[in-house]
Amino acid sequence: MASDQTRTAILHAAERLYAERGFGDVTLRDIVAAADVNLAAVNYHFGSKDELIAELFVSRSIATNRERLNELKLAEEAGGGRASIDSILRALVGPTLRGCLGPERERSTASRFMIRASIESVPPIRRIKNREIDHLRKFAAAMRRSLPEVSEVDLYWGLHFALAMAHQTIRDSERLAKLSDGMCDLDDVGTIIDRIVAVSVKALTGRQTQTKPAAKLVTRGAP
Amino acid sequence: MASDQTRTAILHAAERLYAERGFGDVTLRDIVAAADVNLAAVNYHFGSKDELIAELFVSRSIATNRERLNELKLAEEAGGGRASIDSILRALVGPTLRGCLGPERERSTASRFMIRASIESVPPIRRIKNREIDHLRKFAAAMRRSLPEVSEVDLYWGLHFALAMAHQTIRDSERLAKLSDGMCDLDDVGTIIDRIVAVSVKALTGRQTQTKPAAKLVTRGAP
DNA sequence: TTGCAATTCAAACAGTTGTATGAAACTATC
DNA sequence: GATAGTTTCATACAACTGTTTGAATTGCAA
Repeated sequence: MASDQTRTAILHAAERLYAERGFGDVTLRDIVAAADVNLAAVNYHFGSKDELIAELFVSRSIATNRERLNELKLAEEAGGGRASIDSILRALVGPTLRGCLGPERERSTASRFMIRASIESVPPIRRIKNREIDHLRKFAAAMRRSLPEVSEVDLYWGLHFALAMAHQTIRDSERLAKLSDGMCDLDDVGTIIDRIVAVSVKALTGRQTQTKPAAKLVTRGAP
Repeated sequence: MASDQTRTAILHAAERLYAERGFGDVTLRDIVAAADVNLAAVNYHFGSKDELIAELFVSRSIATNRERLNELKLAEEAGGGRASIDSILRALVGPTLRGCLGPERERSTASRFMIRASIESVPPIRRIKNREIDHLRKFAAAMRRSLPEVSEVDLYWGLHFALAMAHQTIRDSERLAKLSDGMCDLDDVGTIIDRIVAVSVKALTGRQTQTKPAAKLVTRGAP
């Protein structure tokens, strides 16, 4: 195993280049040049280009999923096993949005990479996303406990719509900014999350949420 | 001009192959083989591969946009210059959804192509989509007329969310079907449109204040 | 040191890609 | 039927792709 200097150098360089230029325009030769390692190192350490991309995406998305589940757990504990629909949806879309949006210049390479992964759809990433269903089922289950009076079909549609709004906001933030002539503030992630959660709750319950959780547990950029 | 047999044969074959296998896996050689024309014909008739893709996408999306604007016009005429928000949103998302969803086996090549174009994001198509903003502005304007009491920011977010739900439903219908174990009927386009419109209307006309308490159905910006 | 495995390296490999070329075949006009 | 313009064709091009190879180098244990 020695030092995985080479390995991590490749990972870092690849993440940065993919974030900057997208998957279509970056070749292995670009990556190894940026990482200052030999061309064969990629296949030696990762097996193939696709496995490199997969590793980048997997490691980031399990981090997000962990955050999601952690928030969900906290919400369910706080509600005595039955979290509020508000907090469930917040746990669902919050981590992703906080991880990808926010002031342009503050965005990490990782977040820019994840935005790319949302926009361009490349086979290895698509394969991983398809396995995300089991993860979503946990949220569907929590929602069912939270809103037993809502039909399952409506629940799934609500979940789907919440993800849709979050996802599209990440993917197409630029268009919204242009369309609104800058009026829609895409740097204010907290408010965006509030909006998406509010709309989703309305969609699910037919009425507005009374409770807006006072203080947030997690914020981007630790204290 | 002779007969544009060759031209249209290329267009048809390309649309079909892209619809079936996606943009990443189809080469010019695949296309000309399917169209039974010479390799050089693509560059002769279209200039380049990207221009071929662009032409396919443009012709389909101006058709959709025309439908949208037509529905919008009808709605505004019916409302005496001020269409209901319901009908505006329906004009926005209806044509796209009807064009892309519905029973699998009934889907035309064109609709499958447009689904691909939603999922995979390839440069020539992205460029065209970026020019779609002017088209959306017409809907934003209609919405403003329809809901003068709603702030512009909220209007843009509502428009954005409506598109988000429509778009994601097209893109990820398979995941929703799997997640809901088939309970969400993605063949019933009419109901899907109803759902999306209903949620969007609720998002737009419900109370908009998340931070301020107790304002009745009131304007959130200056009157 | 010796031996052995892990790692790095330059170079080549084996395809594939979109595009360009120049001659041939066609079409319509005079 | 000759001519000019359009369209087709086989072929070559030039570049780029991810991957493999086998030899060098390194690091570490005995």
